[in-house]
Amino acid sequence: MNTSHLCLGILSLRNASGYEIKKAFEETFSHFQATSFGAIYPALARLTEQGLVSFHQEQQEKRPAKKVFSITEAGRRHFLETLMGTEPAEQYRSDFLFLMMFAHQLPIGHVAGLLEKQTGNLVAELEILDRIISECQTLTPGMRFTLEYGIAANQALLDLMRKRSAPLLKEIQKTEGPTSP
Amino acid sequence: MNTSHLCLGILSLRNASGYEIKKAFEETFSHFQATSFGAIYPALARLTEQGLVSFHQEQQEKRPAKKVFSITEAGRRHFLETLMGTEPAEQYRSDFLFLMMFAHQLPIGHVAGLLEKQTGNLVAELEILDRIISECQTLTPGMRFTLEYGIAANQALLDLMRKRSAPLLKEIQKTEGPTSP
DNA sequence: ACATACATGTAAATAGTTACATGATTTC
DNA sequence: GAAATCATGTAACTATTTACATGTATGT
Repeated sequence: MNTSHLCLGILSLRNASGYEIKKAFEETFSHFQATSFGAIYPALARLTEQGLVSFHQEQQEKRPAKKVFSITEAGRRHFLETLMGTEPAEQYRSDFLFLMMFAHQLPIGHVAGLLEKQTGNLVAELEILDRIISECQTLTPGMRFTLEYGIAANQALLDLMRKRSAPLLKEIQKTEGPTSP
Repeated sequence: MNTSHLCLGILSLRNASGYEIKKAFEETFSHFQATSFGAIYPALARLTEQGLVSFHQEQQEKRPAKKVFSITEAGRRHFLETLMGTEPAEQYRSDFLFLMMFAHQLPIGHVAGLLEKQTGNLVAELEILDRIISECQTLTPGMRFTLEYGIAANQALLDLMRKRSAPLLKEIQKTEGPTSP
């Protein structure tokens, strides 16, 4: 899945400008996909060249003109083929866990700070997901599922953080032994 | 966190060749970080230039010679500064959830297949993590924590998949309405 | 006065993946 | 006889991030 596919995905649901596509990824897609303006605008230009999307200019009062993109029939076919050929994979990269691997090399107070910050991040993420799922009535089944999925993971991790943070700090102190202050 | 930092991290724990660093990322680090030979070898060359690591050749019988790298004092200082300046962030990208967003555009049988495959992926990942945590007695507290973290997330997601897969398929069928076969 | 939202776009820099090249040894 | 493990490295390609450039309008 690259930025072109992400754009086609949004456009298969509704017409949108590049700016609105970016917003969609900050709002409803942010917990499992991300992209940036620097990737979206060139992608839309390429898709237009390839005839997979088209656009019309929309003048606005007191706002810059918009390019509103629509997916073409060819684009819809291409997107469906992409979906059919895509494996259900996931990738997870965590600087937090990398830091924890080296916790014994860090000042214990710093590790405590990291654990608190990570707990806060999980709380914040959960609040966002809970808000979306309760505020939006018109969610498609698929959309609701992605939110439940995010909530399940974040809730389990938050529970773990609350249960294991203090014991981890104690274990690290023991490992460091009597040389620690 | 880039490949150079990942290499320094391994070398802060023990001496290793490029090949052994790659293996470490396939084994104990695979659930939260990844990298490739094409990134590791150039990174080790740069780190050597910068004086953050050094190496000696080790001849082996019936095997190609190894370059065994060690972290220098400067490297250790640099790595500690990097750790201290790194925020506890996480990033998650999921093609699986992206596919679920468009489940209503796909044949229902295909969606069922995707749900099964994803469930299988979670089971496989859990088995790997369980095996490591039970087989290795000499785990550092930090390492054990990263494994518990991975297990917690994967177990929660597996539970959700088992509870919600069938209802999701039913909801999608309803959404598609009487036009579906 | 400053930040944020709206709106499009480019360019440089960074980084990483994938495939290739080479070659011995061991396992199936 | 094929595939996997050990072992290092390069090069082409792909992609993305970040910062910049430009400008209006609204909110604080």
